[in-house]
Amino acid sequence: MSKASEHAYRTIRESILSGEFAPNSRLKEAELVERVGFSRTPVREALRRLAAEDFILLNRNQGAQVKAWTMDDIDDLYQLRALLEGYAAGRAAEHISLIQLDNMQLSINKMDDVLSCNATNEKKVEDFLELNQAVHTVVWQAAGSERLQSMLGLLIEQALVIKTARQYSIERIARSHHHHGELLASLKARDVLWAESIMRSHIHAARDALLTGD
Amino acid sequence: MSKASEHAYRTIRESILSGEFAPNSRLKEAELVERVGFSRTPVREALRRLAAEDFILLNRNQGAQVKAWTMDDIDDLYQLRALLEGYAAGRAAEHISLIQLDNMQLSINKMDDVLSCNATNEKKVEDFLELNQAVHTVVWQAAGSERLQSMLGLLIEQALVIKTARQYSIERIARSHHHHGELLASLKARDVLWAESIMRSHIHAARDALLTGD
DNA sequence: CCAGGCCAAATTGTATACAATCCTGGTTCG
DNA sequence: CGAACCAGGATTGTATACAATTTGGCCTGG
Repeated sequence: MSKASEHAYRTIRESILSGEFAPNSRLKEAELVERVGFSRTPVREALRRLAAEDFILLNRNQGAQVKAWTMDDIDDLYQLRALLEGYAAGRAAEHISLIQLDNMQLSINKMDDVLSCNATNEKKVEDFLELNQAVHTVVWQAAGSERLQSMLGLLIEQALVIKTARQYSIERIARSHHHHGELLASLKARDVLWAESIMRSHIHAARDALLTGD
Repeated sequence: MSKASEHAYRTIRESILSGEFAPNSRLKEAELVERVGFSRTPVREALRRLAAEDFILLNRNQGAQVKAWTMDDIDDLYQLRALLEGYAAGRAAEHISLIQLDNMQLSINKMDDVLSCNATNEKKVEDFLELNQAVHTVVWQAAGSERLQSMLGLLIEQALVIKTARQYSIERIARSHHHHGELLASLKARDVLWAESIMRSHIHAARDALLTGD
């Protein structure tokens, strides 16, 4: 995607994720043009992409509307994520390289550091989530399926909509952190079923955290 | 999607599916404009959508290129489809309505008719595939997940790329037809694991048919 | 007072003009 | 002779003008 379109996409997406554009609110092209600073063409392109990624709803001749998520949607999203990430972990157990295992070990070590350091909780959560994503990315790549990877990418992006609404507690994160060590162990052991199971547990735990309220 | 964009999308998509646009061939906007009869704007919109659906590859400032599929891609596609359709069938077993069960029964009966009638094999295959899609659609809807449904929709669309390259044998189709009856039985019995298993078998059989050559 | 229709303003869809980028072929310099 | 390089033509990216559609309110007739 080219400069203007990319910028428009990021800008609008951020505004949605930050909650600045409320769910169900209508997005008018003219307003967005003003906000992103480029003309309607790239703005429209960005809108089409956001619609394809399920951030907004497009009605013919009636513009765009920020998608509103229900609890059922979120539940659904996490169940699908559990299914796909579990599958990815299973495949990763078969294909993961030693280098990738090392990278994962590294990220997990850093997570330990983050949890035991004395930064603010907010900072800790932020750092942790980034490392968490790194671990998951390694699994996706090791699974060796472009298609699976892009599907998971979409699901994660959509999950971000919730992130801003709900703050994560560092305690809950620390509690689920042992999954990472076990995931690494299962992958090292090349144990497909173990890897699949632990990953599914990991996602279901995250889902529970969201739905029951940390 | 509006008139011009929709038409452009369909036209280009058909040209790709029919093989008229060969894999890896470059699509120039000027040519497409001539072919679809609208201006560049809707053509470009169609291209973006086709890229999102993985029919083409877009490189910044370098136009579009028809995606070339390898055997590995197809294998991958069917494995993901088996996973997701299996999951869908399991959920359908929990949620399917009596009306939906009736509809499925109806489609399956029609399939029996098609197989035992004396039309040309080509016509039979065509009719059968349509009914087959109807059965799967019922399952998707009964699964009750918009997201799952749209994901499966994308996978099926992508699988169509192969359909033109390979002709289906009516014998192979007839052989796998018993899956449908069993699927219906599992759904009537509300047996989640059974429904999931038979659906996965069904997809894996289709995959085998493609990969080993009818 | 309300239903329905109709006009005007707002908004989105499409066409086209212009700008930026990339590719190709020939040319020059080491 | 080969590699870097520099037009200029081709192609895509962006801006804007114009067309089609929708929206909302006003008016009219029942």
